[in-house]
Amino acid sequence: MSPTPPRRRATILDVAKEAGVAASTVSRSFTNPGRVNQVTREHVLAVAQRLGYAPNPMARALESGRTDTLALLVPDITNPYFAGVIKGAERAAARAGRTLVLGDTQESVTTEEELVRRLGPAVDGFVLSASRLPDRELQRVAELNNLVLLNRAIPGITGVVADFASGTRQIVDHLASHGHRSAVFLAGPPESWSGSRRWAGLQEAAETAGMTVRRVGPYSPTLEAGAAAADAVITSSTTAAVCHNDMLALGVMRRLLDRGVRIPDDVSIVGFDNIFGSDLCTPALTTLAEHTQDAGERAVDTLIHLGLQRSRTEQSWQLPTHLVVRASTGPCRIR
Amino acid sequence: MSPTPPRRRATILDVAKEAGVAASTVSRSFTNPGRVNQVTREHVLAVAQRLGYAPNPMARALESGRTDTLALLVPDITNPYFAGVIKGAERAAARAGRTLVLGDTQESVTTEEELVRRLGPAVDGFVLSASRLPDRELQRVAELNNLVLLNRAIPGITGVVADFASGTRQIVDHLASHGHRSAVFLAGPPESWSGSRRWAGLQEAAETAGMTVRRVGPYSPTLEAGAAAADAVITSSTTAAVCHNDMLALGVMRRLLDRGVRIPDDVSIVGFDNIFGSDLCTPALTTLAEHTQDAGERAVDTLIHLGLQRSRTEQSWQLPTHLVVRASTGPCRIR
DNA sequence: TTGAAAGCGCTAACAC
DNA sequence: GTGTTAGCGCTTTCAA
Repeated sequence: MSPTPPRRRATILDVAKEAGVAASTVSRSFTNPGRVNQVTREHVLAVAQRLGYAPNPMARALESGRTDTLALLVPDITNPYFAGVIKGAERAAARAGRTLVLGDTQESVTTEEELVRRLGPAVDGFVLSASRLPDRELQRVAELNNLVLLNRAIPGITGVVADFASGTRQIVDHLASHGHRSAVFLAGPPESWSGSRRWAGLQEAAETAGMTVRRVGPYSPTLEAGAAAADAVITSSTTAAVCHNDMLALGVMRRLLDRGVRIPDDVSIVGFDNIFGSDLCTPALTTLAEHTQDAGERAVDTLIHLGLQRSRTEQSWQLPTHLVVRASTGPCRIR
Repeated sequence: MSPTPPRRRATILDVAKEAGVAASTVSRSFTNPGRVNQVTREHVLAVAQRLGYAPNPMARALESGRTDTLALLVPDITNPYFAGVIKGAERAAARAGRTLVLGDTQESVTTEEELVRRLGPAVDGFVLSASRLPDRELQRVAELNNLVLLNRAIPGITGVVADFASGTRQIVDHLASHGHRSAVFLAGPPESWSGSRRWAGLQEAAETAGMTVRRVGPYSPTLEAGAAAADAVITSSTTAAVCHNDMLALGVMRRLLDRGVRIPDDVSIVGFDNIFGSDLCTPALTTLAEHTQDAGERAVDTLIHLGLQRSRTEQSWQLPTHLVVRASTGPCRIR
């Protein structure tokens, strides 16, 4: 058997001819039901149905400039952290009758630029989650597109961010309450806005609590990078490590365990993100949770709103965070 | 501050006027570098760059029918199983200079249909992974689009499937070697092609090995559904449970442990997919791994190939599977 | 209420 | 090597 290539799709003209009306009438039947005779409309729709006709979104967009499609770009779609963001964004998009396309920038600035450039004319706007693009570049993107940033704050650009100030305070309070006097921060990629907020918050909270924090790294936010980071923890002779994210934390824990370090007896571990798997591991990971679904929803809602109004006002949001305390943190026992 | 709405994008005419050439020359500079003077081309490209011009894919597609964009649809983008598929598909798409958009069908037939309908004219083809659509519907989709199926076999439609016959044999052999005489299969959604292949393979392999297998369910392929499934395992008084997928298996293990059942001492657990997290949990999960990255790559490569040839020949692929033996399976101790 | 015609941004003949 | 022209499928004035 040899399948044939896709056959030609029915166009508006096919329907018009078949229905014995003009193309514009077919068009109106779909987009402007009020402005066409009820009977005509039903006939047209029936013919369209029979011919399997659906308006070509590309052609429609060419004229109207609108595609009813939104793009959500994430640095690494395989990182479970983004699962919540995606789910939330999808829900909001569906509710508003928009199609959501997802793009994976693969932690690469060039891939992100490329995707924005290629998708730009084909979508009504972007949600850029944890964008790696420099501020300047984002400004340019915002000039050409509707744009909402997730966990990134740039003056003049709408954003939805997690409250890391409060979150890091929760972490520090938690550790301090267990008697820890110092901690290391295992840093992630330097371009990460979240990472810089986390480190800033940690420093400030630590000062308030009378704890000392030191930063090492940067490390890639992956399981694999955990080994190197874990070894740094061991040499640091600290009693607590706060990791850039859960992926790194999971990798750190595995390595520490392999090397005979007990968690949390010898060292407490904290992560960020509360990803799938963070409560599956042993010991279960203490981690700062964001409301990722809410964030995704809020971002898409805001984006749609942006597209609807002509003069845009910047309206940014901060979402709460909360510390999920599990078994990877405990009382300080000076080593 | 109030950001202005996106300003008008530069068109090919803007570039043409600014560069003092015709639109077609600009077009050729981008798509047909050989057929334009080197100097002219460089000048045009420079002007385009300065104006921030990029060809509008919608307009281009309207003419040529090609968008250089491919769509990959998965039932649940948050299921870590699909991470590998996505990565592989992305790699292949990038290599071929195509843009890949991802769609999440949310395990819903209507969402899947809707996405196919809306994205259809905007992409050069689809990879449908673990599609929930009935055969008939897929036939229709294949008439209108280039289409490659992942883990679904339909005569006349190109597909890439995992070798579940071999995989289930490996599972059964593994269990039998540990002295297990019977097992339950905790089934997933009835529409799941993979699920039906797994069950069929299990039955056949069990017969050969002289084991008995029983099927219970269906269960939703989620962590949450694990509780109900686990309880079924307990009443079944069997020594081994093979779960529809790892998500379900993880949920089952958690519940079993909660109820004081020891794994693998009292009951051995096997999953499918080898997802992220399956080696993080305690005990680590024995599971059948597919080569998901290869599958994603192969699917996209095949899809691109489909688009290039006029008369399509069906060329389907079967990819190997291998059992990853971890701590959740062990010797049978009759309860 | 409907039709005719222009045009969205681009590419592909076809000329020159 | 480069310009001119005619659409791709659709929406949207403008007339009728």
